Amino acid sequence: METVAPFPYRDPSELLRRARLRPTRQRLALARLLFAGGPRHVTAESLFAEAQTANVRLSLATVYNTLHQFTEAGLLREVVVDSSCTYFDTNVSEHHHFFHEDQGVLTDIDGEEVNIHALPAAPEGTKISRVDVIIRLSGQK
Amino acid sequence: METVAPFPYRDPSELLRRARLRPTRQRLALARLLFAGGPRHVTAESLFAEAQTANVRLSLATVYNTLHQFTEAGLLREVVVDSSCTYFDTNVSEHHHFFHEDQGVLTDIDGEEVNIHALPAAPEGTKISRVDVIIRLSGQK
DNA sequence: CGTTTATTTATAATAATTCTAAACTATTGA
DNA sequence: TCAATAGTTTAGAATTATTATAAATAAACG
Repeated sequence: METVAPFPYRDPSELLRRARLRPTRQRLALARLLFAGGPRHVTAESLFAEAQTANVRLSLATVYNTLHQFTEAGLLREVVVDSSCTYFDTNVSEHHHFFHEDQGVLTDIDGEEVNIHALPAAPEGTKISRVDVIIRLSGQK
Repeated sequence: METVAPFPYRDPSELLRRARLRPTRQRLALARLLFAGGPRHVTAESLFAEAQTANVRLSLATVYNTLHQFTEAGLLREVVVDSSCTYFDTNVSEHHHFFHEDQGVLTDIDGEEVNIHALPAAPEGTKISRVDVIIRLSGQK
């Protein structure tokens, strides 16, 4: 599968073509919502609500399907911070996160701002697929 | 609430007394399973299964209640690595984790083995409640 | 003891997510 | 251009981890 980066912003149909996904009305609309502004974080529910507000008619199941397909295509990345729901990040470049626990909101930390100095070797027979750093915050944003 | 550290191993009833939790049969049995050996990681389901094997009669709801009470008392810490289920770690001292994605297994990384060199300041009005580093691994353990 | 208060439990409820299978739509190539 | 094919969407049911409820039980305390 060809690598596709969602930023800088490209035409949604070009994005979908590169990801080998048919440019359906629903996927085009979601790609626009996700990638037209700056990088952002969504949950299935938040994106679904946003689509409804924007008068995009689609089902919640399609939002789930699309988020997963986009993730597989490298357009999104999943961020695990909270066992009660799944977050997706449109910023797929290497970086880490602040998680505002009181609000359930994620924000990006610049790649250079976290510097892991010493990293242990992966155990025999395994390889590192990713390193996630989550800085959990309490208090107002 | 008095701070209670589960290691080195203490008598379960002492642990519970310090945590201001009544020493019921169920809590004593779970404390024994959790803290009698070395540090470990469990899920509610895994601990429930283990209790059944050990012929401890209790309900799954009690396992959930107890895990949360122990976490509040500082005997356990929750580790968020997988949106499909919640892990609890009996090691409450500062350290980070390997997550073996293929097996769904957590292992500890020694505190000194990860060195975060530069940490960004907490945004205005917030404070850092915790920094989690998860090294995700693929392949056999 | 007996009373109060905390705990346990079976069961129902919840909530996020996935599944199913029928209806629909984009693609392909004659 | 159009029919056939293959991929997509969807409503609704199913699943799964977890939490809530409220009645029964057990610990604490005088």
